[in-house]
Amino acid sequence: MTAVKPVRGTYDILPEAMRAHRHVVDTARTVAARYGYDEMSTPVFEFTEVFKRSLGDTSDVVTKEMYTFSPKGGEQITLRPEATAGIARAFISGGLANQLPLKFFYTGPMFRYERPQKGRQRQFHQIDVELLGVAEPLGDVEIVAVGAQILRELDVLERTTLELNTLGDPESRRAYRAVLVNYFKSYSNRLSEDSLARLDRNPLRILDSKDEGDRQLVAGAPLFGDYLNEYSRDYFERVRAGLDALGIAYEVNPRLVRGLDYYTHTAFEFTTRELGAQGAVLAGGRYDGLIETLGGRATPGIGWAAGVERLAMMVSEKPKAKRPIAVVPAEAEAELDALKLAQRLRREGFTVDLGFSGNLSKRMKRASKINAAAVVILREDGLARDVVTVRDFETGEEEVPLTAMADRLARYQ
RNA sequence: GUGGCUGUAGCUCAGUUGGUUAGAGCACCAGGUUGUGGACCUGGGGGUCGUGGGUUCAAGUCCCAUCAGCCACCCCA
Repeated sequence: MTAVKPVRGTYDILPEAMRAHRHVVDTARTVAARYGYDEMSTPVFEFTEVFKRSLGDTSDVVTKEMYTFSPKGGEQITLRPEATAGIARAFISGGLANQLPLKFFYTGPMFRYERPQKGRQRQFHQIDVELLGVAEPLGDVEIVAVGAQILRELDVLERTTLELNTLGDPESRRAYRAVLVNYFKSYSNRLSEDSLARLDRNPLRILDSKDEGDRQLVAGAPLFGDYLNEYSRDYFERVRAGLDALGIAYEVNPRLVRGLDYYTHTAFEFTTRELGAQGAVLAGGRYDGLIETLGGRATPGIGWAAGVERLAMMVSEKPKAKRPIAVVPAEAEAELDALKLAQRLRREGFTVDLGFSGNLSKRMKRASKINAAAVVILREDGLARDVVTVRDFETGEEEVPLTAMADRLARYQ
């Protein structure tokens, strides 16, 4: 029996869920296109090295969440845990550096070996937007604006909060990191076990700890703002000015940090309280060092990723399937004529349901059950007489000439 | 990976202090009546009670293990 169920953390997307899923992705793709972002795609797996180098050897994703394997005992391959690394790799291997700036929209499945929860699967789907080759704050502003607009059109924006922070440039970050590590080391006996581990890997994360003892220490910790150099400080101001100009509301959250190594300057996150602990719905930031880390020519970049499942859960208006027009032969002798009529309507662009069996009563029941907008009933002599009966389930029925049928049905399209 | 809660038909749930062939509603199928659907009537299929052990004369009901989901931590989309 164990073989006949999905692998832990995976699930089947049946038609109803798939409509919600597609609604999210289609909306995102459409909005992104209005900003000039074109869809692209990369393989679902890459050499493990691509993720190790871009995400960082010590990141949680790399150390414990990757699906890594060696097909036929050969090279090490990893199912992508996120999209940016692959896009950056494609940018380098495709020699795209002379086409900057580049704007990409992306969507597809991602894989992380985590303990499943609602809104957190081992195979899940993301939408991504990336802007490469722009080092100006206006790039950051546009990226955030695309995300906000997608959330707005999905009608979930007002149920999220945009949190914003700066991680500074590498120089500022190094300086702050050193000070921070020093500070926490002097209190290492009071630090929680989790944070003790973070001290080596990603000390900035301690700022976001939920442990009560940690929070007390964090309250007295040095502030990143005091260690930002002038360039970084000014950069952040200009990003904020751009968001203000667009009327995009945000809260500066000095404790907002990113788990992946490649981020610099702007970091942001649209969060919600509707999804429990999985509150991050759309998050990203600037990654100016990534391309270089992967072996390409230094190229600035910024982007975000959003969880399709999480967004789909937040969308309250579940998209409905299109109501078909049912074609029903009134008697067995009309079956082939019904077949031809259905074919004709489909060629004209109508969504048509044609049953495979049953008498008139049974077919009508079915038409009603599948929520048909109308039924076209065809008698044996219908085609010969050039008439069909169109029955609207709400208003009744009427007999119309064959030539007028399409016009009559147009209202249901 | 840690801690906790849960697990009975497709779905939502009942199942008394362990005791004869495990139930309901909805859904599904068939028939009837509407005689071209929706309502209604009748009947039917479907569960090795997550799985595997154990205790017992007897377990859905007790014990252990395991799997899965959910919640929190962790992490993140």
